[in-house]
This record gives sequence, C-alpha cells and structure tokens, in this order.
Amino acid sequence: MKIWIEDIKNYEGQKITLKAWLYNKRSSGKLHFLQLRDGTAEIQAVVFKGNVSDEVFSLADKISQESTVEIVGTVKKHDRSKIGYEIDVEDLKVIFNSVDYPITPKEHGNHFLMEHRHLWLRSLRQKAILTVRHRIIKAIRDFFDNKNFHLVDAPIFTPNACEGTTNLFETTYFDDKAYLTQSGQLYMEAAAMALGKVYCFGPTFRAEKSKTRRHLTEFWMVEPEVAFFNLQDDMDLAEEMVEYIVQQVLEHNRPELELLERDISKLENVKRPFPRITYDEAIEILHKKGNDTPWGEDFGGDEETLISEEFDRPVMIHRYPRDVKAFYMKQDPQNPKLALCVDMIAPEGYGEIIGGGQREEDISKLLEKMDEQGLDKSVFEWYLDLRKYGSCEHAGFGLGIERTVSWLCGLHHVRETIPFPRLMDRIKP
RNA sequence: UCCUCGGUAGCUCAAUGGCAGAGCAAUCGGCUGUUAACCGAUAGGUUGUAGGUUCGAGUCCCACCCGAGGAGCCA
Repeated sequence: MKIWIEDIKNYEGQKITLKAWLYNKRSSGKLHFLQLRDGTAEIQAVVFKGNVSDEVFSLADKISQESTVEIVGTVKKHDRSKIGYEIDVEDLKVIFNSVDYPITPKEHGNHFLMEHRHLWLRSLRQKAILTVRHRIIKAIRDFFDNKNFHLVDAPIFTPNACEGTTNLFETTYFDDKAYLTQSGQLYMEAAAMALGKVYCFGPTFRAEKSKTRRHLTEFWMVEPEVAFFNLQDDMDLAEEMVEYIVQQVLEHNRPELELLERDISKLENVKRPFPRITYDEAIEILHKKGNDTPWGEDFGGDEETLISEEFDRPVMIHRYPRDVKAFYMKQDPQNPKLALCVDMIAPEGYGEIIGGGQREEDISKLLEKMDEQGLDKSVFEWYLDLRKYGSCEHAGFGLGIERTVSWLCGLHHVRETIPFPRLMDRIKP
C-alpha cells in the first residue's frame, strides 16, 4: 500500500518504503540527514554509515536537491522533529536525478521566483499558501452548501461588458467578437430568479493596466445572488460568510499560518458583528484623518487603508454615490444620489475584498441609468427581461479569492496567492 | 499609460572614475545528531544592449530593452 508522510504516525516501529523528493540535506561524517517531502508533509531520514552498505552511504552523500528517492527504513519517534517522527534508513534508491535545481535554500528575488513559479510551488511557504487557499475555497463551498444555495456556473465568454467602465479582454468568436467575463453577476441574477439562492465560483478577467500588489488580470471570484434580499440581508450574508471563512482557516490551518508568520491574534478578532458605516461617515473619517477626498469620489487604496485602520475587523461601507457605481445598483429610495451598495474592506490595509449590493429591479430606472452610462441596450435585452417577467427585490456580492488569501496569509502581494498568476506583464509560466 | 528606483558570477548582493569581489549553489575534501548545519579548497565574469565623454567607465552622459515599487482603475 502507498504510504504518505502525513500518515507516518500510523507506522511507528515499522519498516516502510517511502517515495519522496529531497528538498535539503545535511551531512556530518558518518551521518547524512535527508530532508524529504512528498507533498503531504515533510520528514527527516537519517542515513548512518553503520546501518547501510558503503554504496548506499556514498549514494546518500551525492543525492542532489529535488531528486526523487525511494527509501526503506524504520519509523521512529523523535522529539525534535516537527512531525514527531524520523526514519532510520536501511536502503536508498534514486528514482530520478535532479541536476542544478535553480531554487536553492537561500534567498531569491521576486523576478527569479516568478520565472520559476512551476518549481517555486514546491517550497514549504508556497505549499502553505496554497493549503490556505484550498481551505478558503472549501469553506466558501461548505458555507453556501449548508444554506442550500445552488452552485450555478457562469459563462466565461460573454458578448457584453457588465460594467462599462473596465477594460475587457477581447477575443475572436468565429466571425464575431467575444469578451472574457469580468463578472458572473448578471447571469447569477437570472439564475436567482430560477433557483432563489445561487452562487457562482470561477475565474474572471480584467484587462486593466494595473500594476499594484492587489491586481491580477485573471482572478477568482465567488458571487452569490439571492432573490427577495435587500441590502441589509446582503450585508448579513457577507458578514456571516467572511466570519465563517476566517474561523475555518483558524481551525484547520494553524501550522500554515505559523509558517507564514501570520499574526493570528488579528484574525481571531474577525467575529460578527462587523462595523457598518455609510459612505458619508467614511468621508468624515477621512477628513478627520487629513485626507481630503471630496464627496462623490470613489475610494482608492490609500483611502481604504485609512478607513480600515479605525477598526479591528472588516468594515462594511454602504450607500456610495450612485454616480460612481455600476448601472445595476439600486437607487436609494431615501436619497436619490446614493446607491444601495456595499464594499467590505479587510483590516490591516488589505483593501476591498467584497463589492456588492441590492440590484435595481425597476426597469425604468435601469433604462435611465443605462442611457446615462451610454450602454448598448441591445446586448442587455435578456437582462431586461428579468425585470419584465416577475421582477423582484434581489441582492448579491462578489468576493475576490486572491485578496482574501492575501489577507488571511498576511502576504504583501496577490501574486503568491494563486498557483500561476496572470499579471499585466506576466503570462508565463 | 505616468512617476520613482534598479540591472555586476546560476542566485542574493558589494566595488571614491583607477587590479572584477563576498555569501549561497556547483565540484573536491573534513566532521556520529544536523535543523537555511559547520570547516577547508577549487571553479565560476563580453558588469542588460547600442552609442558617447575620458589617459582610463561597472561607476559619468544619451537612447533603447528588462525588472521592482507606487499612481490611476478595480475585486
């Protein structure tokens, strides 16, 4: 039976065969300490000259970093080992040799590591990040599953821009043009009218020439959409989901967060209720802190950081000026200048992780707003049908996965949060 | 697209306009408990590219290429 390192505790005292990669090695005369990993965990294998043949001992001396090996040895308890065990080697084979592995144990620059992303993934740090990413995605799926949401897949090819302002990737579609989706939202609105509670989870694309630590051209988004929900319900859902994600990561990924040197106490604060402030109150905070953003403007990274500094957990800012938001955002009946929308800003300066709100269900207001923004109504006919045939109050939001991973792992840049990042100036490997 | 900084050994970085250097990796040797092990030795270079200034350029000037931060825009 195949034995994985993560299950090694079940084999104490037994002689086993293990296949793994050598990620580091230390030697001391008559001893070789082989640091092995198999993707599930890491363990040290000890080759003592007195326990093996001369051939095996000199082979152990020569194995190079990232070579694939097969060892036969006995599992022994060992207090100084992270996993609690090590292996006394009796036999050793090199299955595939590795020559001049480029990523050495010492430090490297960003560019070099990004060029070798396909190998960099093997490092323990990258493994920890991808493990947390996996947990976040699982938590999201479990969260919606527990609430009886339907997962509905949105298309990647779209004929139209769902928000006129951002740049889309254009591609040929037989004799026509198509765009890579920047959001599944409009399709989720249609799905919510069919299934009530829905969400999509998939890649989205933005051709913005943004060169910042928070931007990718291809990123993953979770977008729930719920019929008969208003802004209040929407904020309740967003808050509950983010709390669940953080608590799941804290429950399952302590070792990863420790390896990443994440300050866990900051994450332990992330419990409901989250503060909720209006755009007007956010502007007041900014002015008090010496930032002179005028009323009516959207917030940039600096503004988000200033506001988030005031709170020890994510903060929701709602009711932005209607003019800075997309056409489908519902107008606030209390104040026609505002939209019933919400952004959630992560603490510690990690920026906006959620954007959403209540959708405009009134077809005349929707048409008015589309005219204002100069949108081509012909591509939205199907969307307008949703308001013609049994329109209803509904709301939803989108959560950016990479920014969430970056926040929970305490990473400076989102490029490490996705296995193969796509950036404005990088499409390889 | 704009602003700022940078490009020297496989990697990370030094070098007042005056002999091209270190650590790690590689190779060879030493060490019975190492934890980015340690100690000794060897090898490794068209200083991003193309011009220019100078007795002399890695260093100064110009253009281009590439990279890193940041801005706008956004999740």
